[in-house]
Amino acid sequence: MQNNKEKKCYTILKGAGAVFARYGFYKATISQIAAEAGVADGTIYLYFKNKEDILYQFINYKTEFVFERMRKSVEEGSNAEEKLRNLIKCHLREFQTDRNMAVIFQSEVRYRRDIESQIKDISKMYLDLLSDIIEQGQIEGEMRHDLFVGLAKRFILGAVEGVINTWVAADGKYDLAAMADPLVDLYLNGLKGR
Amino acid sequence: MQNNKEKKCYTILKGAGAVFARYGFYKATISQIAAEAGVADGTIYLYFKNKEDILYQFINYKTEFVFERMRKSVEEGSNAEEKLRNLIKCHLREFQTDRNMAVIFQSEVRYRRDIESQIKDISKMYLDLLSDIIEQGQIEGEMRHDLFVGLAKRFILGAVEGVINTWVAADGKYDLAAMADPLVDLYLNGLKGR
DNA sequence: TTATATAATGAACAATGATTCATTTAACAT
DNA sequence: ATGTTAAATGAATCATTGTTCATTATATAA
Repeated sequence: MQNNKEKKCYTILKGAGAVFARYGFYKATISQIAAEAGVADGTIYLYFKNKEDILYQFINYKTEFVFERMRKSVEEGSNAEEKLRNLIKCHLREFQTDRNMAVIFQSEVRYRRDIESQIKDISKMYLDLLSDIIEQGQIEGEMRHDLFVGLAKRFILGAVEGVINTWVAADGKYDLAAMADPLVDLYLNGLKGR
Repeated sequence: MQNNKEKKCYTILKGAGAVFARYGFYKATISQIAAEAGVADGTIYLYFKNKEDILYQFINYKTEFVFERMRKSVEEGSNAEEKLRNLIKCHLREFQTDRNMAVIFQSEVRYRRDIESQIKDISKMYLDLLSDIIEQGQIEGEMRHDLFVGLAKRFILGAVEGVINTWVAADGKYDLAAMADPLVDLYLNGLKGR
């Protein structure tokens, strides 16, 4: 029964993901989500408090799932550079695999400023991972000590997100994950190289 | 008369900017905008076709204004590195000066995928500037020749936007423009330095 | 001052879509 | 079979808001 309930929740979330990604949260209607999920409008309210709740649950579910993978991939690197590379690779791979999620994370999460308390903040978790990586890189002597770490973190995250946005805007036509290595190269060596 | 009409347009746009930035396009109401601008609800429709039109005009107006400044600041640099530095400085300065614009550009423009044909696309213009700068940098021998230019551009733009987002989220508490130099340093030399 | 044109008002209208709930259907135990 | 509980339905409700337009105010000209 519990299992059954979870299954239906998931079905609705999946439908909502498709509809939110296609139309955006505000233009998406409950009827569209219900149709996409193959249930009646009213059924949605047996599983979710309201429209916003659907979005929050979607975000929380995906955040938990994806962040766990990111965490693991970082863990598998043996030095800072490898950890950074693994993180970026994982990030791009996961977003490429689930384009609806990518669209929703890139637009809705940024858009809503009020929800900070209600959803798991993937950016914050991500930035914390980066802090550790940079710090380790400095200890290992592979990254500069004169870095403004707070800025360097945003710089890294901002750039990946920019790359993802472009991919999303291009309708996912090319291989996003293939951007990981050249991107990490830019992070490490910059435009000048060495 | 024409002048008068433009003035009122501007008043309304300014009010709309404040309201859109505070509540986001969808939650903002015409009544709020009218109140903020000090006019009646109906008056808005003497100057704008509809709610969306207000947003478009706002974006177009600001894009034109800000992009012209960016273009000029790039022009003033005598080599690629200086041009890049000027561009980033100008970008951060302008967005810091007009926080409502910053909020709207960072969230609304990203959010709406349908408007591409109706608004001037500042990202595209920006990326074109970057193309020229990088190309020049390569010719001058100051930037690597093995760059994937398409990626390098997104990388730069993504990172600035990430930095602006953080500043916006932090309620503009610190000096955004001061980030320009360390950011450009990261672009050029990366995390490893030289 | 009076007439005319222009601009502004804000209450009323209409459409939309989230949410509710009386009713129906399905599942299951006795 | 039959009664009981749980789940699902979707038409009706209700609140919200973008938009309109008959009316009022203001500016201008004669």
